[in-house]
Amino acid sequence: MPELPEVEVVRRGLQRWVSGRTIAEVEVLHPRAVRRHPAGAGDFAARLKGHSVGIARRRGKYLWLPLADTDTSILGHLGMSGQLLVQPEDAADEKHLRIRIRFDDRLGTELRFVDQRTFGGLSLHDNTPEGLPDAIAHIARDPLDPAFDDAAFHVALRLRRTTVKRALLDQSLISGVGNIYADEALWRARLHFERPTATLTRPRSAELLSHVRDVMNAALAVGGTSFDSLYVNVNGESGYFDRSLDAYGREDEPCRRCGTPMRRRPWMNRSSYFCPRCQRAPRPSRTSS
DNA sequence: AAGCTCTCCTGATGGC
DNA sequence: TGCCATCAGGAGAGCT
Repeated sequence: MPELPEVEVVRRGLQRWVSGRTIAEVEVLHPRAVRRHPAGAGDFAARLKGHSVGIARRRGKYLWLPLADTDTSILGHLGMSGQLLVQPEDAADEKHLRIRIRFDDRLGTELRFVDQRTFGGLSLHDNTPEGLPDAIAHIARDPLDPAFDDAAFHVALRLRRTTVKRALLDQSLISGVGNIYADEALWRARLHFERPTATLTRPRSAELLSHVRDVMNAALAVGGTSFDSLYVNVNGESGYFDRSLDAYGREDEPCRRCGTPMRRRPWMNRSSYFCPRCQRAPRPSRTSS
């Protein structure tokens, strides 16, 4: 379940182990892993070959590698279970290996996209004038982006007719937040997930935003320590669940603030975890006259 | 037309 | 033991 901090760790690993290398060969082992590349696996492989990889970049949960001498980038999303691994060329294939990228150097390693559930994938896209793959032009800046506009975020929240957790997960409003960090930030902010965004005051939304940043930075501080090894990232096995979570997955366990048993509610085909005492449900809103 | 629901996928887990 | 249902959930298609 990679969210922004996990993807950032992967980005750093790609920058460390892949950027600057020239692609020699691409092997697509599962077509679904390149489904966002409309021209198909053959085209994807052919267009990568012979180009060197530029600076690894990220926005929210997306990351991309510009291809030198082109105005295109390899765009990646890890989905639910995706991993980008730098492995020795002679290492056995992973069970869910989907894409293999070999390089023309003698470093002896290759880049592998491994993904059990195939919600993630790689694709090649033209860059916008801003240097962003055009396929993610609709993705908002993330809260760790220095250019993220806090004031505009508050205004957007006030204009929306939705609830606060939906807004946090809306990647066109704020990117990089997934189900886990949404619950964590809401718990820290003492906000119920169904709180209407239009009722948030400016101080309240500023507080929420700072909790989102705090929880992401805390995760990054932990996850960021493992990138300086050969593998880029092993999500789920690199301490992801060792991270201390205050809300997510803690049903029936005592709230770390007040001791009240935490609750879980089915929500949008997933779950919301919250403290029924610290995070009071909003009053049912009257439908306006 | 903004907001919401559905769907894609595989493996672990639990009930009977 | 085996089989089926449930759950995990990011994001875009498609609906209202």
